[in-house]
Amino acid sequence: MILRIYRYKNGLEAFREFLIHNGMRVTPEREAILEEVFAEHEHFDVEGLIMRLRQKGKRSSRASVYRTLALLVESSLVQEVFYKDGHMHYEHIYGHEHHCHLRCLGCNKTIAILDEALADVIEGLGMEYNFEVISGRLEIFGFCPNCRDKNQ
Amino acid sequence: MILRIYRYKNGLEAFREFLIHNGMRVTPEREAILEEVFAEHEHFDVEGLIMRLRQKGKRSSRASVYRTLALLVESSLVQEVFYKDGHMHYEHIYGHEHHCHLRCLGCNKTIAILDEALADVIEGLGMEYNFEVISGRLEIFGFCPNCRDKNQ
DNA sequence: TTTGATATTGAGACTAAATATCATATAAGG
DNA sequence: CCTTATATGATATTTAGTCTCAATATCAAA
Ligand SMILES: [Mn+2]
Ligand SMILES: [Mn+2]
Ligand SMILES: [Zn+2]
Ligand SMILES: [Zn+2]
Repeated sequence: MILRIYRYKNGLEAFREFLIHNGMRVTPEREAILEEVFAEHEHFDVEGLIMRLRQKGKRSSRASVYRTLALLVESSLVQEVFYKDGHMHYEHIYGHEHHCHLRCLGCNKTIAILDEALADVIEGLGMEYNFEVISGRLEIFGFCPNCRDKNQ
Repeated sequence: MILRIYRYKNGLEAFREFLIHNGMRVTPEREAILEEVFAEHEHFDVEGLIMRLRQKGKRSSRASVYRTLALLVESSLVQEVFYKDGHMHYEHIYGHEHHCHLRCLGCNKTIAILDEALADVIEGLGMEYNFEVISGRLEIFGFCPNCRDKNQ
């Protein structure tokens, strides 16, 4: 079962509601992980998340990080962004606009872009197919100005 | 190094050019894998690809399938679509329009959609950021009409 | 506040996707 | 043809992610 998130003011409240609504318990481990996930505003992976939790002395085992991250994805507070270097990368999305990633196939640089037109397309497709849209992600692959020149 | 694919008539020719241009060899294994990848017009994963190659008596080891698939992704004939059930899923994209996937968070059903407006957004962002666009993918997550009703 | 049913945690075992290794085979240019 | 650098395939290895289960903590109901 999944929470409609747009009623809540912040991620912690939304997550609490999601847990309770689904008969799960609010634990310090889950709250610590959530907090750390929302403290990081860039893409992150599980190893990095675990490191940051350790550094800050927050408790939670590797297993709990994986388990909680799955809940955060299920509740649409977090989304998988891309799979790279043998593991998944994530970002928190609660309260953020749909946005787009431009990735260079040459140098692997990634730019995040907010685009009005993209939001419209997503909304339009949601309407057309009668979907209740929770999140969307667009990835564009190509060559950045630099790599484009090198490649002549 | 990456090939500009739009000059070529078909995937096989484009792949040959990519290989030769990068000092690699055209082998029956690589051609068999390419052929099978382009014979499948739905999303596929590595296990399925290996099975279909075996069934058709085409040679190529598991290792070669992984290695060749990496080359096909590098040459932008194929793209990673999503990571699910513990492994990556792919689709061939050479000669196809940019398209969109609508995925239901309730029942996991995925619909592929061609959308004019999406192509425009991708092209527009390419122009704006001076990117040479090779491919793009949009994934929209939400609830399909069915699951939307069930969720009240 | 205490209790008890039940969900959660954590350490480590386990699984399987993906990669690395390396001896053998083969493409392709001379 | 040869030659040689590249590719293949069998299999060992790595490691992201999951599973297990005893110990612990939550939380609702006494
Ligand atoms: Mn943020
Ligand atoms: Mn096709
Ligand atoms: Zn670049
Ligand atoms: Zn559905």
